[in-house]
Amino acid sequence: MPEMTGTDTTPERAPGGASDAALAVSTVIFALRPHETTGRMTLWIPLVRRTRDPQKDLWALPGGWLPVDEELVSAAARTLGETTGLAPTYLEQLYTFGELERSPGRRVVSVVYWAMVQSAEAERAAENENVRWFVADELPLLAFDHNRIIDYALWRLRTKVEYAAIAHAFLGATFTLAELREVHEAVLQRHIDPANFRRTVEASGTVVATGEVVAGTRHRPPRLYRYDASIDLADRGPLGPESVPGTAASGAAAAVSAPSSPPSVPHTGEQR
Amino acid sequence: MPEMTGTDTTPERAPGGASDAALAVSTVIFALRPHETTGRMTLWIPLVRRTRDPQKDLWALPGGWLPVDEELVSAAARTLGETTGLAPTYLEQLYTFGELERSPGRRVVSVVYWAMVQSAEAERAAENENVRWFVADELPLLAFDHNRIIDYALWRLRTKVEYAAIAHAFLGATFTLAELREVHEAVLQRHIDPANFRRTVEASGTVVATGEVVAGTRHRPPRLYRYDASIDLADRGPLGPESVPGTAASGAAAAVSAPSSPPSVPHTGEQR
DNA sequence: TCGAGTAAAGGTCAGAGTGACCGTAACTCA
DNA sequence: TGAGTTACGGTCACTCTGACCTTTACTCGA
Repeated sequence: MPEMTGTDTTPERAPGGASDAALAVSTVIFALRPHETTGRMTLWIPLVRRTRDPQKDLWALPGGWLPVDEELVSAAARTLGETTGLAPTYLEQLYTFGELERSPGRRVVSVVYWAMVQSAEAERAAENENVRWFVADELPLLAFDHNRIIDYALWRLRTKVEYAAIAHAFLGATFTLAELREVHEAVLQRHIDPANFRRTVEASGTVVATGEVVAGTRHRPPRLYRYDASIDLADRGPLGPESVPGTAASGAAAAVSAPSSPPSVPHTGEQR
Repeated sequence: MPEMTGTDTTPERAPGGASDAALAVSTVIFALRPHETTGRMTLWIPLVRRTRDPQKDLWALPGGWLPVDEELVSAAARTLGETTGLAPTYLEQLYTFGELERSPGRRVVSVVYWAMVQSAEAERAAENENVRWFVADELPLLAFDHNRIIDYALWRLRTKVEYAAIAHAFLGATFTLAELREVHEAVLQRHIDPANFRRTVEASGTVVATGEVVAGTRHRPPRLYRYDASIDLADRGPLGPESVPGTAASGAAAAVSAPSSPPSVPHTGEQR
């Protein structure tokens, strides 16, 4: 039997009994929608209702047990599709949670991913008895340690938006700088000066003008931009983004992340 | 049986058969030592020789199967101690690797940690038939996907050293700024201006002068500094560092990381 | 004993980057 | 046709950083 180490410090045989930890995959899915009361753009997260014990009836992250023959990232993307009916425009591993007491009863280790889906698509996202969207900053008490997991995912999204070009994952193929700025403002929850935003985005070279403009805006027509995939993207280091096998569903080309190889340059931006 | 999700998209019962993925924990351990030929300070990594198939006789990361009743971070720290005889001064989860084909035969999912041990201690680290230290940038072909894992760990160490105060983990409780700078230079593999380094480090407030100096240096005696744990450290976001249960072995207080809770502020430095 | 050598410690200066802010452009609507 | 609105382009002051210089405080050899 294969093991992942070499010395005698490892047990003679590989695990396989019912006494082993169970492996689950969950995903924190982000979308932008207007807040129900304030009307301002806000981060929303879809959660699923637990239909069985433990923690029955509590809301939880979409996910499931990892099938032996499925890639981790595929399991995350599949879950995402089953929950929202959407394909992710960004998908990245977040962290693996494995505390002994995080689930009553059996030991469960969860590999958690976080994802972004397009706002336009999220509008028509499925919502039913067992699936509901929540404002990310106004969550009820969730099952297991899922509140903490979402806190961490939120922190990661907010810090990453500041140094990596990922905000466009909430938008379509083309967008105005005002739309891109609105994404930043919604995620970071603060006002951003339009002129300064334009300057830094253009200097970063992560977007290119399409030459088209948006008409009928009751003010000067804004230019449309497109994300430049050739630049940037060198952000996760040696583990570069990769598409999810057999999971292309709805819109835009998914920039899903899974390990690849080239040892690349550290993040751009500021990587503090 | 407990599951980590809620809808009917999950299988009825939890996994437990021999057909499930096996869960392993491995650790990339870093220490600083002079390079064997150039004499310059370099990153070294201890590896263990595989004594069984598959990949028998290839060098691999220290690690082992995850015991059901052991925390992930504890398993990493234990492995580290068994391999080097040292206690880590820094330990953080790196990534979870779970590709279908990464290990011939059984499906193996590895939760990988990375660690730093003190250079002084690393000098007297155990080395025998089955444990050997290698220069991090001059590795042979390793077992499984361990070359790629180490590439990623190296990238993480190098980018993180630039924005987080972690370099001191290679040093003792007190150190001169020249020693701290030497760590940065060794990790980043480039010259750093002493005066500018002093300025930025002092401005960051992450170190405090002890008032003592080092005598007998054939030049102006350098001051000794101590790492200021109260400042900074707000770096992993809601998941803060935490000590490893039952693993305090040799020297300095381990700033080992494991999930905790307070949603804190993004990294300092530049978080690009 | 004293000058040479060395690295510590403290400073200056120029260029890059950024937030605050202003002015003009280009559209719609009343 | 003018008022309203946002797009777009630019300036200014402040901060940060790399390059570089000067002085300090020790050891060592002549």
